[in-house]
Amino acid sequence: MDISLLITHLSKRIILTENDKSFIQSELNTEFLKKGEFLLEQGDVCKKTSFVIEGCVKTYHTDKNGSEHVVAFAIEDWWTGDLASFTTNAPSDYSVKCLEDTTVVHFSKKNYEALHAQIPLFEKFLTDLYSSAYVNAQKRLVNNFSLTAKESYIEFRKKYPQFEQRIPQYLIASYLGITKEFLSKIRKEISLES
Amino acid sequence: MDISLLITHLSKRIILTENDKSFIQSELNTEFLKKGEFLLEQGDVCKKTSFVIEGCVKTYHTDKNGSEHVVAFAIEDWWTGDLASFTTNAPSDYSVKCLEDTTVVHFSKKNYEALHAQIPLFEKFLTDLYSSAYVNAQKRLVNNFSLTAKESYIEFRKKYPQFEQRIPQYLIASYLGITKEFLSKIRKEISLES
DNA sequence: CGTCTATTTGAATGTACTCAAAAGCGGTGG
DNA sequence: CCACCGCTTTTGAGTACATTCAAATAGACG
Repeated sequence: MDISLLITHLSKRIILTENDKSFIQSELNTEFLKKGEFLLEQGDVCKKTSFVIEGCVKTYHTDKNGSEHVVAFAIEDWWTGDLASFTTNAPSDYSVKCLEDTTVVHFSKKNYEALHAQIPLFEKFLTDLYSSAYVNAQKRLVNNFSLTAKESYIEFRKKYPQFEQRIPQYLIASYLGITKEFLSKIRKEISLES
Repeated sequence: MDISLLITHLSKRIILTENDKSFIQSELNTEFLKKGEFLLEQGDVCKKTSFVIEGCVKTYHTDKNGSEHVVAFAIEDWWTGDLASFTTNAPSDYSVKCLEDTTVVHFSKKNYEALHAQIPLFEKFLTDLYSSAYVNAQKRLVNNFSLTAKESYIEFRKKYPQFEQRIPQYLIASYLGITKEFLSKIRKEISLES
């Protein structure tokens, strides 16, 4: 399997020697999943974080009323999995499901240790992953408080134009925290304006 | 200044020798701030994270309409500051202001390096800080989507009973993402029930 | 073409907000 | 000791944003 996308991704963040690169290639495993399959199911411990080589997944929480709330999408060149569960070994509050046929590279704890032993800077890479995940979550929180649904949607489109085409509307609505019906009305309103 | 609260806090998370403890004592500085003073102002780079020994602070974001949105409180035995800005050196999206006279212990980048050199496990401590900050932010996000204002308030009271007494209601409302008037109505409703 | 899923539409409703005003409350100074 | 001030909380009326439910329409796929 071609993991050059991953190598490129890592190279942008930490310095890798040729030796490092072939080590990574030999150490990591890829997996192919069909649309609808799960990378993680709510209640299970997240045993690995995954880098998406191709395809698209959603991370979502099912609440006590049975409603699903999408908290993240991931496409090519993105990470997925539940970092919280992965590091603490606590059961995950989220499921990760493929929206398309998807190929990922897995990073188990063992992989991380091996990579860390070979490439000391790898620790910093992980810290940065957390850091940006945290920043993102907090920004979404504040946005949620200060923006109307329409504004949130416009921001979302600006920030993630790639998602618009390949992710069904009702899932975008869920990600934004609004109903699919209301998103439909917002879209109509926007289309009438321009 | 007595930083035993900090030592206890750290000891619960990583193993410290007596030597480590006195190193920490000598390395770190405490600061006393009056009610109303700032630990950080939005737009500035966060140069240090701070551990609260005594007192109470709020972290908040001022949006483009000039409205304030509280994202966190911190009292004794809690951390404060903007981790994102601290690690990336980007201007902070948040201000941190004292709600009471407050004493903190500062951790500058230099302090972290020194502590890391003396106590290798310290790196893990920092990663854990991020991790829990991230987990918290994500949980709040999901709660926001699935709970009504009343439910959010009840959860808040259960989770942070200490805050109820010392933090003004209108700030709790801001933290929950609702107006002070509406929180007042919710409280009335709850008091009528029981 | 029929079926299944996704999107749109409309009416009725609910949750939370805005604005304005009143009431409560702690401190300070006369 | 009371009057006044500033700040916080409460109350009420009117409104806006978003939801629910039900039904119609549109798209995708075999």
